[in-house]
Amino acid sequence: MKKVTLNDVSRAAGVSRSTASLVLRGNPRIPEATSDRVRLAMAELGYVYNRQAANMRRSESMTLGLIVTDIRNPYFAGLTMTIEEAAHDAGYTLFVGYSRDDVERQYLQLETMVQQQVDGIFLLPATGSELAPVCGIIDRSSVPVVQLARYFSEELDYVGPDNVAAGQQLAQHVSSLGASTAVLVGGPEHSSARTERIKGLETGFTGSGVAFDASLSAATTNNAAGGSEGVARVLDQGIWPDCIVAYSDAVALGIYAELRRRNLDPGRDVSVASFDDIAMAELLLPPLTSVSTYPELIGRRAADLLLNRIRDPALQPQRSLIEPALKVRASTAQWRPRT
Amino acid sequence: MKKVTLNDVSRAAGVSRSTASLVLRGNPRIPEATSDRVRLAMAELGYVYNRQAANMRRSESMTLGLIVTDIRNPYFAGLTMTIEEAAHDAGYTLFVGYSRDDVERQYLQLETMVQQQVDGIFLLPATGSELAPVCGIIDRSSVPVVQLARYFSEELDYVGPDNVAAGQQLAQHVSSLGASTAVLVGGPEHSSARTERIKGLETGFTGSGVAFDASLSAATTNNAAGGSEGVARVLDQGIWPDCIVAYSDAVALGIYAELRRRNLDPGRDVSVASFDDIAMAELLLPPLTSVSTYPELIGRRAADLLLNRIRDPALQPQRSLIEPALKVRASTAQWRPRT
DNA sequence: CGGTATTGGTAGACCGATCTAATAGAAATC
DNA sequence: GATTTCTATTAGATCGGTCTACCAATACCG
Repeated sequence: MKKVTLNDVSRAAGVSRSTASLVLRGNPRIPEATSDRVRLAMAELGYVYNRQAANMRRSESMTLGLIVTDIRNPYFAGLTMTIEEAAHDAGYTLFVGYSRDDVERQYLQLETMVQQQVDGIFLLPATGSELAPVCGIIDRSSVPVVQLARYFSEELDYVGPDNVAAGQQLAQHVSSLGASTAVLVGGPEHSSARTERIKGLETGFTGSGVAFDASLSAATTNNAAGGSEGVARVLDQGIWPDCIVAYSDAVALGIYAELRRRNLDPGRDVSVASFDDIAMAELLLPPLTSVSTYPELIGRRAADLLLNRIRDPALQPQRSLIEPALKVRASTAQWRPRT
Repeated sequence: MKKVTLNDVSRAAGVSRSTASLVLRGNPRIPEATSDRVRLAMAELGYVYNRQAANMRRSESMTLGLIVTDIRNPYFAGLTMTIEEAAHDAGYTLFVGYSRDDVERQYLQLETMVQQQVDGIFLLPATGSELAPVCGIIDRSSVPVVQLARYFSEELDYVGPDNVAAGQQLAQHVSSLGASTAVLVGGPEHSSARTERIKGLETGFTGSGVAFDASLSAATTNNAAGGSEGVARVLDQGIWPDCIVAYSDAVALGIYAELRRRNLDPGRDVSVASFDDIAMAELLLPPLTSVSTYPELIGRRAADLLLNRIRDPALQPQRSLIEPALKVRASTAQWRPRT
């Protein structure tokens, strides 16, 4: 039951290991008669190619790493699947780690991936990454890294939605409803994505007649529990906005639930709008107005970027922003100002 | 900018490579004075451990593989995260592949993982795996495999929900509502999970007064689109059941949407019940009755099983079933027989 | 004081591929 | 017939660790 190696194959086929290796890689210098004999021996012995051994000599491992916070958020699930597909299509196998938005975990995952000699890493940084010794391990190994959806370093590539534009689009739509107050609920406090979305909302609301005060917004974890908690915190302060802007659709789900617990009807008593536009948004009741940030495009673009950088590590760090698109649905359409 | 190796470290510390290697692994035979010197050299040179190289001699790679169909289904997302956590906690790094329920893709992913020398594989088999040459690659490399949630081979470990019991629980609940007809919608036609759930429903409905005909059920992909399509197919045949049993919560989402498109009110005009009990089920309107199949338990159990088998490959193949639990919610509670 | 244990360390084979440089023999050229 | 070119193949070094076997020096023992 021992492992079959190239040596065993070559011996069985009556050639040298070098020749067997050449056959393996389809070298045209080997005539068919010989390569057929080798391939037959492989099949008969049940040979399995050992990539790790090959990697020792070649300088690439044909593996990539992906670290995201939590795929129970469908937005990150979609992003993850796109990246896996791109990696697979390019012949890479993908290591995946879920940081759960914990920098300590993220650090350990980065480190083991680097030790496994990955050729590149997709990183959706945990909040607080800028403070942690994340960079240390990255530039000690000089592995190419592309930041996804959030960023903490200007020296690394970044691909994400144009959050500022997304915020502006949402603000414009909300003000066109005739709302007079809006508040942001949810999202990790110090992430670049949240800061940018706030900035977009602020510029979008400026001069629109809608009162929007970012300091009233409630930062939370990026999931339904966060949404419930965040909206509770806002309402319990006695703030009753015309429109609640959720940090993400995952958060909006929790907002819907908490509003209902308080006998408020989202879309009638208060508008709700959000970011991401996951598939679920359309299926909710009422369907949720959301700015699509196209995780498939982000993933695809990130993969292109990383593969390019692997080919040419000297490339300048790039920032690539994906244009968002507002999807208006009933969660804002049905709402009418209270009289 | 060349890579720093143990050789470089040992030279800088004035010891042999063997000694440096012993320090790396915390061998107690090396006195502190020496190991401190070595560790200092590592830090100064920016040494990064190369696991691939180490794996060549040791017989384990400290990597595991996970192949699932699609994590946009929150049930699989939860399962995936649990397994990643277990792998991480045990010191393993995880390769992940999404088969998209395509045996061809699944086969390629299995093969590259095996070539990467994974120590074990978690496999949520794509439908049709029994027909494909999946086993070939698995037993050629004799890598331990645990099947998740579905199975196609009796010779491999399996961990999943007790689908028969789940079906029975659901059937009993539905018949207690006073419904007189029920139909199953969705799910991949030939998967073991679907067959078992049908079996559970059939035995549960037997003698209960509820007419349930498995041959009327509509098999579809396991997602919202499948649910919409499946329920449309059923209703368009002129079948109007009192209760629709969805293959999974993901499917139920599409069923809700399609019913509404037809001006039917789920939970009033027709009961809906389902399997899985994802977090979303509770947040829907109406909240969805569902049988919880505890992905966290399945993942944890599967991880224990795989790690045990890696330690002792001679173990008999195991089947481990997780006890389900019915969560009754408004999607069945409000329903009253039409008069 | 001779002999045995113990401590601290090392040389060199080894894992399974790739890759360079070389070689034997056949074919082509002069 | 001698030289060159080409084709098919191979020996052996190499990647970066681990592991076995062994050695030298000191400590311990009766």
